[in-house]
Amino acid sequence: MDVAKRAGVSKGLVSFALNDRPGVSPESRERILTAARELGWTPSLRARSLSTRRSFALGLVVGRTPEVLGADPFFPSFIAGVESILAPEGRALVLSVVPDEEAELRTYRSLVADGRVDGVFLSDLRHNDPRIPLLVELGLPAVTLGRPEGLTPTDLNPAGRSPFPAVSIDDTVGIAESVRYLAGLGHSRIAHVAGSASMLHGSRRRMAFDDAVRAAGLAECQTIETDFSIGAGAAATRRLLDQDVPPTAIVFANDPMAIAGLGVAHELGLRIPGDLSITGFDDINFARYVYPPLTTVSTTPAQWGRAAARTLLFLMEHGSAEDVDLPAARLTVRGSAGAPASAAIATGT
Amino acid sequence: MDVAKRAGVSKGLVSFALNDRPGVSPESRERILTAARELGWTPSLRARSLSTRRSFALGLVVGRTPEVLGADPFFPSFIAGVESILAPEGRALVLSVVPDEEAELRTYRSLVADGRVDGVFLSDLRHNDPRIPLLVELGLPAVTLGRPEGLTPTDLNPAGRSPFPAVSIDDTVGIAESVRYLAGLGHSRIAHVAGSASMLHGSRRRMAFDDAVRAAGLAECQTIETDFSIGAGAAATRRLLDQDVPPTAIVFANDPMAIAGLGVAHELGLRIPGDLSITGFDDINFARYVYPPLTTVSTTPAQWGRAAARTLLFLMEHGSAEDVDLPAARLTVRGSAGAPASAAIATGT
DNA sequence: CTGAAAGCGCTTACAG
DNA sequence: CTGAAAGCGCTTACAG
Repeated sequence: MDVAKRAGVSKGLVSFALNDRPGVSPESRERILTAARELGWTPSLRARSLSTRRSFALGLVVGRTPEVLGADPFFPSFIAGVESILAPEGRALVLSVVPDEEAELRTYRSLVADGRVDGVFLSDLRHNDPRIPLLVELGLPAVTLGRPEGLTPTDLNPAGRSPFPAVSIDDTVGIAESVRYLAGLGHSRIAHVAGSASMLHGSRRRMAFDDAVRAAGLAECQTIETDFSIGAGAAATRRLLDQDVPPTAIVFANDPMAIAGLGVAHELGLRIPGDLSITGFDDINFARYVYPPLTTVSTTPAQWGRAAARTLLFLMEHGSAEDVDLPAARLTVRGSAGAPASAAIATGT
Repeated sequence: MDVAKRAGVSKGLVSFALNDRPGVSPESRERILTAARELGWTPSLRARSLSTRRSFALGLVVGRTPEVLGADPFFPSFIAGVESILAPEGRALVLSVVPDEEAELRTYRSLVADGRVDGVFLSDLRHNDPRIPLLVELGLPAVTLGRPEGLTPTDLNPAGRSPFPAVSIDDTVGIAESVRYLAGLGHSRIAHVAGSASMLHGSRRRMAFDDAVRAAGLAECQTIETDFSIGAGAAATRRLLDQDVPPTAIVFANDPMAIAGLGVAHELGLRIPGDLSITGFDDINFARYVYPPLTTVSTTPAQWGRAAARTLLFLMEHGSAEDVDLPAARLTVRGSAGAPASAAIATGT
């Protein structure tokens, strides 16, 4: 290590100086940093990794099929947000895409066995999510997107409390706003095309929908469960509209399904929003460019990514981190929802 | 290393056995592998990295803004394909998302300085792409998606030949088919909404369009250049349709822009395909669910990812690799293109 | 075919 | 506040 020689100190000192450890005189530190800069020297990440048992990288394991993944801009935006925080910190992101739960759990194990990452982001939380006990067992720090639910209580954790900090965006407000907005326009037969009930945000949005329907004083409204895929959204829309008394409005649990719903409605010759109102969730890029532009709930995945990255870095540095709650996702009104034609008649306009 | 003791050999022998190096008797090898399995021992990736100066990871640096990235399912699918090859090989994927070229080049440098990756995938090739000389300078193996063009010849490389293997999908065939198909339907005013001319696939698709127009014996056809974003696709469509003699068909250089074009056309009250035919490129998931379903060119990003990963692994193992040409992307006919209303009149039907 | 030893390039007690 | 040394856990010539 020429830096040590040039600065006239020992190797150990250089290491201390670079790691901001106490016990280095300001003058020495200055000399060392200058020498390093002049020599263009940067410590070997591999050697640091071996001696510190850290990888200086964070992991994201995405358990989705390529089809669902490709249709949903959540991850690209989320990742861009994560990167904007990690890059300046010299942390890398290790990404895995796995097709099923078995591969998913195997991936976490090998990521740890190989010391590839120092922590992970947990997205798409499920009920009684098996990843949580696994990560506890593996001793891998994590941050969850949203708060886990339904964890099986154990001896060590009798309350079934999440061992990890959560970074959350309340998505129930947006669903409630959607229903309230539609009810306010005069809709009484509002259906919900929900996401997978096994996923927390799927079932949570569904509950929010049911609550909002009750709060609006509407009769029971239909819900169809899907796997969040575009195709499932199209199929669900067809089923809903193919009834004797179809809904006049549909609240979709994500934008890709809502856009597919728009397509089905057009195909059936329905006018939007006159014959059918549609709302989505996420406000993906496409939302404002379809016709009519999609009324949807705007989420901020890049902001979520930034907050999650900050929280995970904080957790790893300090051993614990507070939950963070981002501003709730709110309804963005565009053209795909409006007063039902029947209401217009009823009010005599 | 208990494995050595258990197998009754030296540490070095264990290493030889695990790395398939000659000089280990079959019996010893067997004993060693058995001992390792029984002990659940797996070599430390960090230690291997330090001594072999390899990271056993591959990198992908995506130079796109979150907006463009989020609207384009190419990368998720491509990455899923890459992962399906890397995971079984014990290789990780390090992903970076950067907003501009400066950050992009900086990222490659730090990836190499930190020894994070052993090789990289080069996507979204540009004319005289600055990443190519940079990677040569850094000595980082790479595979390019498509063949680079316009490389500045240097003393070492007078022919301006790419130093890296290319994995390509011919996208000119699909554009040519689109034009031929539209011309065959009776269209004579076909416009092209092209991607960025600074990107190879942007300008290549445009040239293919021009060639096909000439081959069809059509008069000069309009082209508008965009940055591939949805918003730019919408704006270009508006400009095209807002002319005294608008085109009767538009060939879009990607699906997101085509879908935005569909939205604009609907908004203007045009019937698709009667008043306007539209074709896209990529066959993203949305394509078959919009209305009318999009006639587009089907590419196979996951397959591309698999081929690129295989080629890059081969390159790193053997020092060189052949270019690979995947089957050309072909036109998939759906409902968004048809005979122009004027042609129907002209032929008396 | 085998074993003892150096080396990868850091970090970190430990003694001074 | 400083310096010499061991250790992280592998790989790899090198001598036998």
